[in-house]
Amino acid sequence: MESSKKERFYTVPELSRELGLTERAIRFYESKGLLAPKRAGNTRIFSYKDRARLIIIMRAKKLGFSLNGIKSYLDLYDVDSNNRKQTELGLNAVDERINFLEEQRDEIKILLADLNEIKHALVRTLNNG
Amino acid sequence: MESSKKERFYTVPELSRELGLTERAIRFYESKGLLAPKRAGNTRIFSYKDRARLIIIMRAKKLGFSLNGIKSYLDLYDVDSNNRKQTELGLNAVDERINFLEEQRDEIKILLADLNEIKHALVRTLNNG
DNA sequence: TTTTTATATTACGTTAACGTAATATATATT
DNA sequence: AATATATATTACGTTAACGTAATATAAAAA
Repeated sequence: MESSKKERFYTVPELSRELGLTERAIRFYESKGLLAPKRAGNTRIFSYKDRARLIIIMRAKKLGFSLNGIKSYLDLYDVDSNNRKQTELGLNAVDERINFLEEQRDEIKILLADLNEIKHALVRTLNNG
Repeated sequence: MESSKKERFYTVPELSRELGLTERAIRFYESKGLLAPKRAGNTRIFSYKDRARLIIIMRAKKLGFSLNGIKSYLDLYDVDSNNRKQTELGLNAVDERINFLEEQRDEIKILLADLNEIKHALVRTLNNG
């Protein structure tokens, strides 16, 4: 069932420039099993889906996930072909991940509140100086 | 102007047990300049404020900040005695930090939306199996 | 065909954030 | 005084996530 939309392909240096990470990093992610691009001879060929995975990796990294954590997170995206048992496992993993993110969200709220207090204090200091 | 409220003090192993981090970690944070407890002979004596700093460290670590980042973040809390110039610098730092956290908050929203989609897909799969 | 240029493959180095003994020192207990 | 217990101080080890050459290989250009 090959989709009929024309697929674009990407090479390592291309993605490096476009997404702002080093070639080394991209190949490293592959070596850790987070990506599995096809090859044309030696050269790695990234599909649009591969590129999407890379972007997810970057986003998750920004949130402080480890590469191992991201790897299992990415596996949640490949559920189409899974059987029931794996589906149940995936559901648990998803719930855990959701809980973690919600906790983070709440922590951020607290820190932001702190910072806004500090900010107002500083502004008052400036106005009184 | 010593506050009249009775101050409690804490030792490294106490905080270790209470907060759930290792003694090594606490001493390590001190060695990196994130904490500066008093001493009674050799023994470190943590004030309530020191303890509060530790909690902030833990919270920020959970959000993926580096110890160096947390250090400068903690310095924002010690603004009372600063002069104007430092106040202005502090204000910039606070704003940067706020922006970063707001970005993170938005990324979390995206990931949470993703995950909820995945979750619903999984639930549907389970119901149809 | 020789030379570039692009991509890839070892492989050793680096930084952060501790872990893990092993050893020292000081206070408390017997 | 001798032993036990609590805290601290080196100091070497470890894992993650790449950085940084140095070298190889293949396709493209001269």
